[in-house]
Amino acid sequence: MDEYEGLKLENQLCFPLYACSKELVRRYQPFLDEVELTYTQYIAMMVLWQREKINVKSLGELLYLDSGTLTPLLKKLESKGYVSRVRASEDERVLNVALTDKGRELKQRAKSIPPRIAGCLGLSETEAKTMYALLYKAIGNLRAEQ
Amino acid sequence: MDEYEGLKLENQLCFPLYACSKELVRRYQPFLDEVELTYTQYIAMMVLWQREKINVKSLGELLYLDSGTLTPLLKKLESKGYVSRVRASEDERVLNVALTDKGRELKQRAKSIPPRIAGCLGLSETEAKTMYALLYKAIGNLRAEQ
DNA sequence: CGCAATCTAATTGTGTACAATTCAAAGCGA
DNA sequence: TCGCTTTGAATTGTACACAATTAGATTGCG
Repeated sequence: MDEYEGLKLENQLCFPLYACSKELVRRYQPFLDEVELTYTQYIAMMVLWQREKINVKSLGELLYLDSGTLTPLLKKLESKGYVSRVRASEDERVLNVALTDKGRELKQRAKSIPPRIAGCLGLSETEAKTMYALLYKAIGNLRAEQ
Repeated sequence: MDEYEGLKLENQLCFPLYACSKELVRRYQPFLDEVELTYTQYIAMMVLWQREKINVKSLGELLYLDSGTLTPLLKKLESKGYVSRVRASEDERVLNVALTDKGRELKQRAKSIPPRIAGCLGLSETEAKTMYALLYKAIGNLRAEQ
């Protein structure tokens, strides 16, 4: 147990977290290609499929993404015809993003993705629930202390 | 329980994984700024601190990164003077990356990072171990089925 | 009212990520 | 040995991520 033990890759929790996240996103890609979305575009669409309309700030809070990421991404979704981007008349600083009919249709085609992905992680129901709880606990702590 | 249940953000395991990974990397940044490394550069240096020398292919296998990511990253580490990049004489296709004295010094300054990060996740020893095991199990499964 | 402080997006710049392609070196079979 | 295949990096192109800054709109306070 030397003084550099903490600097070994295998003693880090961050590295497998980072690696697992990337690998899973990579696994999504073939399925997402079918609906011509990237992973980030997909999670943005997921929010809209549930809420129909949201402003950029709220979307960023939900996805933990900032405007530097969302602005170009939403412009791309708009150019594909899946969302509209309209300034709020009550407050011109706010940009509302809303689902279009074409974006709503996409939901139909996307609904087969989650069940097909589910098996890739190879975790039992219990393990998945445990992981889920730990991840949200960690996210809460990471954000709580600023 | 409608047919779109799977498309809700809160029913995904991928999203908290993705979010937690990003948030934790973000938490590293202030500490990594002290040694002027990005997170990806840091994990590459961690490998070198343990192994002194490695070729690009092996490094990519360890970190789950490809040459498109590693080539510019290693050039940057070379320009900072932390590593050398030399073609293997036995096989000119292979590029060996080795730690320089300056890179070795950096290990001293970096060793305080892991303990300072440790608390951010706010998980108990047991929870961290559970998460660690589940993550490596998932990574194994994600890669096993190609 | 007037204007400074605040708020929300957009922009800019740097650094990943990765698929696909390219290119040179090495291995290999007829 | 000559071509063919394979291999390992590098390159190219697209798409995030995020810090820092900018720009415009709104709010609030004196």
